[in-house]
Amino acid sequence: MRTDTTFKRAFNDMIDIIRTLDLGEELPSENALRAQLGVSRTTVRKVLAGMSARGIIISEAHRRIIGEQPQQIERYPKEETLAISEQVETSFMEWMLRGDACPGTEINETELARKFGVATTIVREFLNRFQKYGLIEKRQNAGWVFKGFTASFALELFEIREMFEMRSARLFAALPDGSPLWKQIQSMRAAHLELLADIDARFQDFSELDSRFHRLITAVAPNRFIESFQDVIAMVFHYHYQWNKRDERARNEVAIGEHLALIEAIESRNIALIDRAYRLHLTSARETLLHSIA
Amino acid sequence: MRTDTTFKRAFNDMIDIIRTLDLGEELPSENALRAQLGVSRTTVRKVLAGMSARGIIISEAHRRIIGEQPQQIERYPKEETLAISEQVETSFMEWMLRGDACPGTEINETELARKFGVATTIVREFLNRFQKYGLIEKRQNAGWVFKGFTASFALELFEIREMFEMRSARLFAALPDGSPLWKQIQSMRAAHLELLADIDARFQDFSELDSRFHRLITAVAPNRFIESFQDVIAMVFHYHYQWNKRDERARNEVAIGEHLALIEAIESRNIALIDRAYRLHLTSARETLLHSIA
DNA sequence: CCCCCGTTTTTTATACATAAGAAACATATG
DNA sequence: CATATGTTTCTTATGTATAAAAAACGGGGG
Repeated sequence: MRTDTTFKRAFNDMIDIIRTLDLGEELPSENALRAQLGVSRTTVRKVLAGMSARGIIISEAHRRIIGEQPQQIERYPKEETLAISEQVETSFMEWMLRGDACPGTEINETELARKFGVATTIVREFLNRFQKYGLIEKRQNAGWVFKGFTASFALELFEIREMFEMRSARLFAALPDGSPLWKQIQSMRAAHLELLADIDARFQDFSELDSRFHRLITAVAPNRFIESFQDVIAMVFHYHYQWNKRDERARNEVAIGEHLALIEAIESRNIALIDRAYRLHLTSARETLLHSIA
Repeated sequence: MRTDTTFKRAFNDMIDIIRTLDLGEELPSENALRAQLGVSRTTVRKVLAGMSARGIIISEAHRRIIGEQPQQIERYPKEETLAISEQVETSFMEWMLRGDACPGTEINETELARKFGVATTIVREFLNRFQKYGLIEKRQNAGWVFKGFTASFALELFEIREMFEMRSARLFAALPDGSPLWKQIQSMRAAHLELLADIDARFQDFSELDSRFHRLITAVAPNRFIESFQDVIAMVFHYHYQWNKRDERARNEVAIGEHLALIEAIESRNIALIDRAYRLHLTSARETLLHSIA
């Protein structure tokens, strides 16, 4: 009943590992592979068995060598490497953002399960986890209500975001010179400049960089509640902008500029400057989001 | 498979409703009862049937009258009126706070299900919901880790709490004179004074009043994320203090005093005063919590 | 037409089942 | 004896089943 997505993902990853090895070379131990692939040894063995069956690996007594490079062999398609629970997340987001749902819509576990082609248990579990994003609400002994990806959602989100990020940025400025975070800020600036230089081709990479940037600022004084809130932000941006490509390139270019200004402000350690730069950035991010909702 | 806790709770509640009626009096319509009991008509009918079977209600064609007062009849015991998911919550909290779990303990769904005598599904669902409290963390394809009810948990909690509550209190002070919230603040003061007058007997009622007070402050400018965070606070105080009765009376008495000072500060609309009173209250609450953790 | 009640249909809460995956244990090999 | 592999056991992810509860439907009576 459980799907073998873990295996398939590991299989695909293993192909990449093998590509770095030469023909006839001996493979690392099962345990080493386990660590590299981030799965259990049970799964590693299954992958090895699969590769042996295809002649990619030749298993002799107590050693395994590369038999042939996995050129032709197809990787498992991406979809098959996603756990059902992850697929449900995507399906749900699509359902939500495609506009099938307006504020107040009742969410029916059974119906969603049917629509997505999965078991109700999974939908239920997903909804329970998804609740923390503040977009749905449960009613006792009845289904859920979709509260809508509305302007007030965006405003409430940004109100919290401002509190949290201002707090972190200020703490950042107060960091001692020796802190390793200063180095990280510098490489963050480098990453931004790099992306900016190649913005036409890589503008879609910004979303991930954005998340990393804000997480770095927050890392100055870890707080599990703030970190958890960043998941909310990441979710919103990740999915929302997947369905709103309008002006994506320009929008990201502007944001990169704002980030760079912020980095400079933080490095200056001037609280007033930091506040100004942050407010500017958050205001513009908020306006962009609001604009795309309306 | 599903338990009939909804029915039993409704049955108990119905007893209270009947107590307010006279012998021979006609009962409200099913629909009216449905609204009063907060359940579906299906459940109302089940309750009515149960009462008829016991002679409490006499059902004639198209009307039902009280046959006898439900004196002797036993209410269903409290435990049987709690949904399994609610029981699991209690069991888990007990497991956690009794000290069976130290920071880093691995949580095993199967084992918990066995220990609590429920299905794994339920435990899983509970853990997924419980995750938002920041006390547990999931690891891919493996169980959960209990992060511990530690000092850093308390500190992180209070850091957020301070941000959120200061924000609300300030907004409160800026409220126009006509706002109905001013009235509510006044009755809140009255409730505090009442409790204070009878503190020896009713000190345990403070926990609920505390939660109501802080939610009222927050209500000034609703924000779903702040409201959701108050669930975290409520959980912490509700359960933690259930296992830490030390100085409960004195502690609550102090807190009431601080609340009253806060109310006064808010009514004065003097930001500096409000800040001072709030910081005082939160500091003392934090110290109390930290003290009881150590 | 609106509310009331009887009936039927749908959905949720909970239990249970099982393949995939993780972890623990055992054995072998250098 | 330490590390690698083979084997067994336990746990998680996901599907299915079903009683309880909710919701929808339908016919009367005021």
